Amino acid sequence: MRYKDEHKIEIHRRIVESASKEFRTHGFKEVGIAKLMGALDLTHGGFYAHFADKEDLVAESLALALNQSLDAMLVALEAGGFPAMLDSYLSENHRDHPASGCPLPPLSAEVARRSPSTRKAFTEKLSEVFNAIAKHLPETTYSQKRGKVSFMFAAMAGAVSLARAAADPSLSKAILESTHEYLLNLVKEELS
Amino acid sequence: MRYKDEHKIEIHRRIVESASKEFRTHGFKEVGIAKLMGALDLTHGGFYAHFADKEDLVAESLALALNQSLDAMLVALEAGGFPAMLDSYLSENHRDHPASGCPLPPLSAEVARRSPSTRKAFTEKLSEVFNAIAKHLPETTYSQKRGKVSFMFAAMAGAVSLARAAADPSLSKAILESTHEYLLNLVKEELS
DNA sequence: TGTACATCAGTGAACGCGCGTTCACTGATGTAC
DNA sequence: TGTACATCAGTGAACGCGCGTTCACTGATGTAC
Repeated sequence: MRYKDEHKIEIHRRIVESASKEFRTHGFKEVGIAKLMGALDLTHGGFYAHFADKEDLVAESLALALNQSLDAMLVALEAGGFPAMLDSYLSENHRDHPASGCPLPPLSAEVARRSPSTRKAFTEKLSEVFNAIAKHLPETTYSQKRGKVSFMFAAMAGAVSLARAAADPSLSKAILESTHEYLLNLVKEELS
Repeated sequence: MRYKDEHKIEIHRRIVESASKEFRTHGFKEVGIAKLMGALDLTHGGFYAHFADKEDLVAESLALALNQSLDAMLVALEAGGFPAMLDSYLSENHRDHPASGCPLPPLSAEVARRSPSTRKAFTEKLSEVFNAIAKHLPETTYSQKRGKVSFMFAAMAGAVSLARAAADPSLSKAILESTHEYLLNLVKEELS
């Protein structure tokens, strides 16, 4: 064998990690394979030793981003419950750093237009994320928990997406803050 | 004069109308000028008699889409108040027909990455939409109305975007339904 | 009513560019002796 | 320890393609006479 197995796995991992950040920042279409490989000091041809095609990378990058985002949310949840998670997700810091943020605000619209296999992989991972967060809710039934989580994610992802689009800083901040306020009320009600 | 003024205005209008639908369905990057003009039985070169560049068309198409979407919401509001508006916005019909729907779910993430002038035009129009809907709310202060509208739009746009991305029909429907339920409670509370 | 003319919306070839993907190859590395 | 060899991750030229934009032109139309 030429290289250790670890070597190929490590390069593969670095491509996915870099792509995941670039996709979240610029969208799938705007990020080319040559640029992506170049950033890792590799050439574009080598890409196909690691992935069947670009769609393959898109699916893996989405899964990584969802995993990273879930980890960040669980850390916040365990440190300070839902208020801490909302603080973090609906922060100006999250709005201003899409590369390390949740993939839902920048990419969910594009996911809707991609291949069935990518959408399927995305959907399964999203469902896992919903379940993991749902576990921390006080509602009694699984269905209630899932319903509340679905709503919270829709509102959080929508707020960050709109806040990024808004050119007026005060409008952008107002969208984050009002979403924060309403969702905070929602999670506080249940604790009383 | 070769043609009546009306003629040019009418062609311009048809380009924007067609582009607005195509952009909402496929995104800005995926829709090319040649295809767009071809659909109207025109050739790509003529595009530049109507617009300075593609960005110009993007900005006009967004404004049209926001106006159309606002009109639809106001019609629903006047017919059946907020419950009717939520029914319409969070329907499977809206999810399945982006071309004639609100531009926020499919395009807000892309708007965030476009030129400052496009973002500025978008933001001003969005603010008008917020104000127009805010007028129908029972809250007492302008600030309260704007806050609530911001939250509702974040949740509605996020829900439709996630519902479109989800490949699993039951998850997709659940996202729309739970968002509908929570927002309905929100607007009903205020009426009592 | 009929004709000559000026206008300019629309045409289509051409431009440079970046894209995803293929493929014959190369050469750094781990292994065998 | 030193050398020959096999492997295959990575290279880079080439492919066909679609993109946004430019520009010399054309020809249908409204206007002037």
